Amino acid sequence: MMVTPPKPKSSPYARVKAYLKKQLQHGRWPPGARMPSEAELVAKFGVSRMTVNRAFGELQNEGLINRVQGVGTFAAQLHRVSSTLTIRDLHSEIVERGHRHHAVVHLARAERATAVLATRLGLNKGAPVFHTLIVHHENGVPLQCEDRYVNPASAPDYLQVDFTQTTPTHYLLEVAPLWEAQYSIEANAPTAREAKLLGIGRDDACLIITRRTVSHKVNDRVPITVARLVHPGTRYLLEGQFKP
Amino acid sequence: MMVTPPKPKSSPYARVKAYLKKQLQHGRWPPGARMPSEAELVAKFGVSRMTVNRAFGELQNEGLINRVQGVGTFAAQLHRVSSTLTIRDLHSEIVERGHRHHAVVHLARAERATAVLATRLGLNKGAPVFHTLIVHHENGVPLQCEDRYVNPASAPDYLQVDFTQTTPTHYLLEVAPLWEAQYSIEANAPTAREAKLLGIGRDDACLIITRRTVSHKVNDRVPITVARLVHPGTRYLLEGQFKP
DNA sequence: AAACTCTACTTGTCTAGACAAGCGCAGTCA
DNA sequence: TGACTGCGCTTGTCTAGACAAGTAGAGTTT
Repeated sequence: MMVTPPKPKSSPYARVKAYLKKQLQHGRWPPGARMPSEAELVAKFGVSRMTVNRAFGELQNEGLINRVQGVGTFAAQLHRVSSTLTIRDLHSEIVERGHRHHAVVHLARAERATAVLATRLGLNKGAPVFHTLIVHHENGVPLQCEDRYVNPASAPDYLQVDFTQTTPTHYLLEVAPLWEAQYSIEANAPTAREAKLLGIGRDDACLIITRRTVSHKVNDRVPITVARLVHPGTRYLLEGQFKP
Repeated sequence: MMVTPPKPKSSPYARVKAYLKKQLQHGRWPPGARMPSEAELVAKFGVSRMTVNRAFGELQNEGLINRVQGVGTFAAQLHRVSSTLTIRDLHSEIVERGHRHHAVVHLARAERATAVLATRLGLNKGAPVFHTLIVHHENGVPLQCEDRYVNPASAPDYLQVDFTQTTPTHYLLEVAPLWEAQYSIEANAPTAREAKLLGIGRDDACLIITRRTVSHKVNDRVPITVARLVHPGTRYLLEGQFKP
């Protein structure tokens, strides 16, 4: 009986792509240098042009090369360190670490929007907004203070939800299809209230993520929510990796 | 005389892709729902299957859909907020804001690697490493304290560089082709020395990025550098956006 | 010298057809 | 009942050829 070959015999376009990637890694074409044309690789690998084109296309998507119609293909500069930063639902993050998550709801009510908030949520000043203030714990230790305002138009039943069972992030993703998000990350001291809720000092550094998400309705963007997520600096870390 | 049409009459694959994206935005196929098969779209748009396949392929790359061979195409969940976080050369960042950048070199010498550092740089304990400590200013205000260790094998002439003229980031990208990077972002208090260099208090929150970059040589990965970048929390902000 | 044209080469895209691979289901057989 | 088989649908990939569009350079004309 035969053992199934470990390498599933990669497809031609994958072979061409792997070849190019390897040569790039080894510096055969330094940044800016001209790379072989599609025709040359067609001859070299004995495949059709479409196949080579696909390999090049994917490398371009990955930012490894630049292509100019009528001129040629060039090795990219790689002069940036970028990576996909994923902000996930805290509940699943904690559970995946094999830890216990529980949430304490300190506030859940309707309020009237201030001028600044109204702008951010696409509402008029004084319009009703939902406001929740929830502290999330990992194994009993406060990990995140979530101060959130929600556009009632996007989630009318928001205040009826039991947030000790479902996180706002999770609920909102269910009821309002997410289409766009902006965030900013900063380090700062917590407010007096946040310090108290998180059980830390007024001077302890916090990693603060401000996030705003937007949905799409028929011909318009509808802001869903604005959230301020405060994490004790000593208990939270954002990690990432960049690999071309 | 005719004005060139503002819309360059998008290509067929782009039209199919735009159609699918728009329908997804408007919630025609809620997350998890089955989308039309390639054959159906071929009939609907009167294009070849390769064309539809390309449109689907790009949408899959963008994470908007999931495809399963033998089964079909499904709208993705969009249950994550992710974005490309780009860490750039501080000098160009400041100059692009129209501001003045200058650097003060507080330290630039060879040292012997400690055990921890040696591991991170792929060296033996006690091997020589280059160490620089530079404070970057924007319009005269300290913005970043850059504490950096460099693998001499990757940049032998590192200590000869005039870092008041070139940033280490920029120089290293020139001499060592970057291939991979890891980073972590945290909020924390500065060390006593950092607080002094940045002109802030010992208790002021700082955004700290720890970065490690790796290059590729013939058949091996070669660590280039490990850097600790400390920013006063009140003067620095990481921003990003997610859009499918 | 400057402006123009022509040509060779490059990438961008599309087509029609083909085969492979994976899955679900209906039907069949033990 | 339970295991197997084959059919039909789906996506994954490749091919050979075609035309379009953009660029650089050589050669020509003014």
